[in-house]
This record gives sequence, C-alpha cells and structure tokens, in this order.
Amino acid sequence: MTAPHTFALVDCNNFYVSCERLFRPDLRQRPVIVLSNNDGCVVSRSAEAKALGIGMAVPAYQIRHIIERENVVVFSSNYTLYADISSRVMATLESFADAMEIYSIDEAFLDFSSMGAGARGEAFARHIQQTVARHTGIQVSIGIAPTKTLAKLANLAAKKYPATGGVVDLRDPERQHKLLKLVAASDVWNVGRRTSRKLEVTGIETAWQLACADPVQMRKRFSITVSRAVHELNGVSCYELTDVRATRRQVLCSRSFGSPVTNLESLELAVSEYASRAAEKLREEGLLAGVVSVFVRTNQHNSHVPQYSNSATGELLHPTADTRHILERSLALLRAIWKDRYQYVKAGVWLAELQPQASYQHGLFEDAEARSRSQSLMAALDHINRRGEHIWFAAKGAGMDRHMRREHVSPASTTRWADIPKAQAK
DNA sequence: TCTGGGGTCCTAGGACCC
DNA sequence: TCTGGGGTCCTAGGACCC
Repeated sequence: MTAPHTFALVDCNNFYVSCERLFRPDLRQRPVIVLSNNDGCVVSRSAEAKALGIGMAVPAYQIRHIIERENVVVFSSNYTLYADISSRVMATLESFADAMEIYSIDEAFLDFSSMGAGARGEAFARHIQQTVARHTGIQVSIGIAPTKTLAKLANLAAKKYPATGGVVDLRDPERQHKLLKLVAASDVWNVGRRTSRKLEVTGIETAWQLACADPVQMRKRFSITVSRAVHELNGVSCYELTDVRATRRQVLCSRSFGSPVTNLESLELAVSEYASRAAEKLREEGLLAGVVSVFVRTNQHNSHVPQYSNSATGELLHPTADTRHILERSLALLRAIWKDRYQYVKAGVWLAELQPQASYQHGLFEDAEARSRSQSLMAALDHINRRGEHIWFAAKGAGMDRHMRREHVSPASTTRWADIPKAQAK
C-alpha cells in the first residue's frame, strides 16, 4: 500500500491588491480594487471592497456608483509588478517542500507527502505563512489535505473563517465531512456554473451530496471531470503534482481594443504586435512552434452590432521561434478571415505544437545556416527589447497598446529604476 | 458608451483505414 | 440491389480555472 498523499495549497490573499499596497501602506484600511486590461473588469478586491458588495469579474462601469460613493481606490493591472512579487513568493515557498507546482500567479501546491508527520501540519504551515510575510510582505492562506480538491476546499475555509488564522488542516476525515456539509457543490474545484446548474437538477447542491454520489453514475451522466471530483472529495487522489512549464502546450497573445477597429491596416498592426509578443514568449522558454492560429471577433456583448467571429490555422514551414516567419504567416491568416464592414474589438495569435528547441532535429531540406542566422538575429532583437528600447518589424508600427485604457496604473516599483520609491533622508 | 487575458483538458464527430 | 464493424487520428468547440 502506498503512503497517503499530503498536499498543501498556498494561496496569496487578494494578491494584486496586496502587491499594490506593498508600496502604498496608506491604503491598508481602504477599499481597493484592481481592474483587468482595458480597465474592463474587477480582478482583485481588498476585504473592504468585498464588504461593499463588489463582486469578482464585475465590469467596472457597473460599479461606478459604488466607487464614487465609497471612495474606492482603483488600480489598472500592473502585471510586471505582480509577476515580480510572485516570483519572490514562489522562491520562498520552494524551500519548504521537495516538490512544488506553481498553479497560477498567486497559488502553488506543495507536496508534503514525503515529509515527517510533524513537519506537515498546522504549525509548519504557520511557519511558512510567517516566512513568506517576512520575505515579501504578502499574506498567504494554506489548506492541507490528502487530495488537491480537498486542499482547495481547505484553503477556501482558511480564507472564509478568520478564526483559522489562514491555515486549515483537513487531513482528518471527520473535519472533511464537517466542511463538505457547509460548502456548496459549486465551490468544488472543476465544478463550474454550467455543471453546478445541472447537478442542482438532480438534487445535488452541497459538496457533501456530491461526495456521496456514485462516481460511475457521475461519469455517465456528466463527465470524467465530475467523477474525479467525487473521488477526490472522498480522499482518493486523481491529480498529481505536475510541472506546468515543462508541459506547456500553447502560447496565446490577445487583447481587446480600447475602441472598435474597422480597417484591415489597424488589425494587421494589432496582429503583428501579438505575433511578435508570442514569438518572444516562445524564445523566453526555449520553444519552437509548429502551428499558428489567428482569430478576430466583434463585440459579442453588443447585440445591436453585426456579429462576426472567425479563426484560421496554418502550419509553419518548419518549427520556428523566428518572429519574421510567425509574423508573415499570421498576417496571411488574418487576411484570409478578414471581412469588411465589421467593428472588431478583439484579435489574437495562438502558437501550438510546441517543442523544445534543444531537442529539435531539423529537416533534410532545411537550411542550417539560415536557422543559425535566424537565432542570432532573434537573440539580438530580444536583447535590445529587454533594454527597453523597443524595436519592431515594419508591419508592427507603434503598437495597439496606445489604444488600451490604463488610467490608474501604479509605478513599476520593483522593476524600473526610476520608479523605485526613495527613502527620505532625515 | 463602458464586459480581461492566458491557459488546460475533455468530448463528439468526421475522415480514414482495414 | 444488397452496403459492416472496429479502430485510430484529428479537430473544433465547450467547460473550467485563475
């Protein structure tokens, strides 16, 4: 018999808001929110903002009255800052377990399985909490359990009930049952809005009822995902720790426009930008792409406007990370799906069939010399762009970012010299 | 007027093969 | 005229996550 798993899910509290507050301690008791790109939706809220009834993912314009009446502090998202703080948090967490999976910018699963019983309980979790806070200023919540799904729920409880001090150890079955009866089925990991509505029809409303369901029946009536959720709620682990970076399947770069775009030239400009950025991401991770897709769409939220949405996919001649090849193919694909007389609000570029550059065997008819020249050119390009003196290929222009709304952005406090706060000398 | 961006996994159905 | 069955692979789209 194999030893039972122990997973810890560590999740940063109100992550983006917490990052902003690091440099604005004056905002500690104030309601603060962070908006998505284009200042579109709410993506992070302080406890005070949640208390005002501001929901997650709510469009900003719908809560304008609350913002004004309650004097809510609003930030545009500053991903450079958040990524930087995130990597500091993750570096700290890494030292506490043999294996770790970075699940998102503000969450990581730690594997406590191989650690001694004493070194994986509540006291150890509090030690992790304190260390992260001391190193980064960020508060985290920690849920401990025998499956990832239960660890997620433990984390939810740690956030929901202040008396826990942000740590819940859910290894004890009695405690599991108690919690499952308190939370809704829709709070379970991988049970989204769609599935929870269907579950309700069959009389399943709480996590406990879901846990009591027959996994074989759930597999038949719903999906393998729901059946796994049932197993995991019963302490049977279906999801192992995975190395996300090593298995990455796609690279996507897309953006909504600040205002609708009607002419091909503007779309070409946007797609060029996204293709360039996607190619850069490929190179950052040492990958090559075999396939590229381009998509465009009109505003699906506005029913008064003619709707059009389309995508096109094409193979690259050889697997490549060369901006020029990806750009050329992307623009050809865009022209194939572009139609006149529509108001476009979004476009994007996908790269797929990725493989590590290191293991790539080039084809018989491929020009090895050209490939080596391409790599040198791309390396030079990346070097210059990292210095902040952006250069680009002719098609790219000065970029669509000019059109993006970003009215409340904070300074790049930790990544740009000029923006680093200065200590006052007395 | 104003509704994000970047991912993964699963499924159904079609093409194709023997 | 009658017109199988089983398998694999691929793709588009859906559901979900943060």
